[in-house]
Amino acid sequence: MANLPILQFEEKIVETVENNPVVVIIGETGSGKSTQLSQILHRHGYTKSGVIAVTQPRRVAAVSVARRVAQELDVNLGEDVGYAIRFEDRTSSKTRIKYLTDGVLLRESLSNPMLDDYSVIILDEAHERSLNTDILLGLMKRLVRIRSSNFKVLITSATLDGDKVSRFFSGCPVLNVPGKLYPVEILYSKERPGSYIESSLKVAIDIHVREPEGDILIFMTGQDDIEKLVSKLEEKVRSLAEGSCMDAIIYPLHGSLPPEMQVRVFSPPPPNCRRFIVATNIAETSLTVDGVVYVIDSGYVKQRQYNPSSGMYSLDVTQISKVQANQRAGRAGRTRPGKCYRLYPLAVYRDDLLDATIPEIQRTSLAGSVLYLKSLDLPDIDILKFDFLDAPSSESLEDALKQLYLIDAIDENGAITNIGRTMSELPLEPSLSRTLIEANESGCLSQALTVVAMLSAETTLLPGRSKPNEKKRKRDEESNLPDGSGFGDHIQLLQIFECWDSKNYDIRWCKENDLQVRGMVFVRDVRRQLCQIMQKISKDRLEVGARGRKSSSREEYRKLRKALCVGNANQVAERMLRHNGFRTLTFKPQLVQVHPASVLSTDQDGMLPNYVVYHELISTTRPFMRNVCSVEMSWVAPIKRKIEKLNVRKLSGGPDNSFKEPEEKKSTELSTNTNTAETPTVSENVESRIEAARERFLARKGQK
DNA sequence: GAGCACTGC
Repeated sequence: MANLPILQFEEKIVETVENNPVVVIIGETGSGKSTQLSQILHRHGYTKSGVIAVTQPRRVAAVSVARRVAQELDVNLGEDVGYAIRFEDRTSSKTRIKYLTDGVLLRESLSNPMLDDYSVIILDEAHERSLNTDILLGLMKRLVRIRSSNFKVLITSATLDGDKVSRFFSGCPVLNVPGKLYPVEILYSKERPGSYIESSLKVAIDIHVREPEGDILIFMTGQDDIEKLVSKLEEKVRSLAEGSCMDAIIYPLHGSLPPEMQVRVFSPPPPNCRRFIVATNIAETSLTVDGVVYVIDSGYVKQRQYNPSSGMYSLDVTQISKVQANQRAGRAGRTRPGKCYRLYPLAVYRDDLLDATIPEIQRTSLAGSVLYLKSLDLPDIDILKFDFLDAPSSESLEDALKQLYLIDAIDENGAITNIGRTMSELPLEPSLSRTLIEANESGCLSQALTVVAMLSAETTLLPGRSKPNEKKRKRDEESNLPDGSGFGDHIQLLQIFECWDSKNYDIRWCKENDLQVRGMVFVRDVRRQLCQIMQKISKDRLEVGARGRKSSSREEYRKLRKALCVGNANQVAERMLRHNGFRTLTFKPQLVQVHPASVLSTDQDGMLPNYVVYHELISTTRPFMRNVCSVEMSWVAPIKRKIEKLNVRKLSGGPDNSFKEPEEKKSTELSTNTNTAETPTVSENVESRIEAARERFLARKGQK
């Protein structure tokens, strides 16, 4: 600890913080910023007037850093130093330094918008630009303006982005704190490989044969490529003459791997053995593997992207940014000098890669965030002109308003409704919180709580993809799991949880049925949390227990499906005449299909129901609706009427300050804020940047 | 007949 680079800057940091409300700290890996900044300010009296909060984008980081700081200060965790993450608050009235996820701080800010318990707020890892961090950045900008001058904000950022953050905070100072990384030699390919699997294979084997000991970390885009490369590596390593080089052991590493497989990379390798770790992005920030000396960087990443005009997500392989490339390279220099092999030329790095990754706020549906901001009731802030470091497109904001209107969270003028206020209390996507409120009214809250909790954990429930034939066998014959009684996936999720409940939450039952234990336990935790919040919101005592009940009846399924229809009024589709394709009703009508993994069944004529609601639209090989529930025409009719009436301009605050028609705005110049004119331009720039990068990528793909 | 990168309240 004593030789952490940041400590040499202690005086400088304190002096700068003393004289400025906001300071940007550029701290490279190993600088000790996460553990030391809070302690430095603590030593200089900043905890006398309040608590120092340090936000982290990830739960594990919040916990482990807090634990470390408690150790260094020799105090009990949860007393002077504590942490708060979802489901777990380890702080007390004694706590002076508090680590928390950015999501938790946003929740706190709902009940205490001034955040006046805190004398200092440190947004750590802000360069990762998580959705929550971006919203916090905007809120902080406002807070430093309206809170007294002894409130301090520190933001840690990456080298390439520091000036931008500083400009955002009216030119606040930027401090550079060097890291403690060893030098990493960067080696570029002469050209882009035709296949980066083959190219990675060749480079990895070359390293293994020629270079001194040290583990190799290879960045790939997804599970498929990882599995292919792992088996090729195994084959190649076996074929090397025995004794010609050291032993090798090869690990895949990605998110859908069960936890016990993930932690294998943390146990030390056998002696005289080189490890190959073939990983997704998970090894870029979330997991740090010790012993890595060589990094192979394909230059690509798989990214989820939202299209606000179609309401559809897609998962695309895209080029990484310079920040990401540098982060990947840094993974080679943690224990001693290393090497990073970039499978692309220097010119590509220099000219093609964006400086920073497109922030999440420009890649995701904003319904939840817009509702959150509306519920804060900031008197001085118009949501559509909210000051973001990178503004989302006006199209994306309009999409959010449209969705919120259809589920009654805002009225036709864009003002938040009582329903919307209640919704914002719930830590859920808007369509799910709307479903809960409706279910509470119609007497199926217990069932809705279960479905909503299952949906929030859905991706972690099923284990990694099994072999195709094995899967088929399981699905068709062997699976003892309920089938949704024909109504679709939501009902199936309900039935699965009710089954587990009737087995007294026996973990063996999960294993027998191929359900991830961790996922199911998470569902239980979410459900419990949601119950508590609903109890608090509702004046009456609620019937919410899942235990000790018989499984739900058909009448209850019907009530639940109706509640789901109200909650998913922004996600309804109508079946086409004479075939089983559907047309979406909320967005530009598009032809979509029920995802093949759905359990929704057809009638005796082989036809699917006329109307469905879906949880998500995802475009893979084709556009699909994932998690589908059959609904009735009479429930959809009022939604259709509402869609027809919809006036987006009115939703965005009336024609006077609509950003869609700048001419109209000029005539009402008093209400025109300089921001309005700029916002669409800024986002268009970003969009055209994405578009250009995409075209370049596609062109290259076509070439090979 | 398809497949899911990674987080978080």
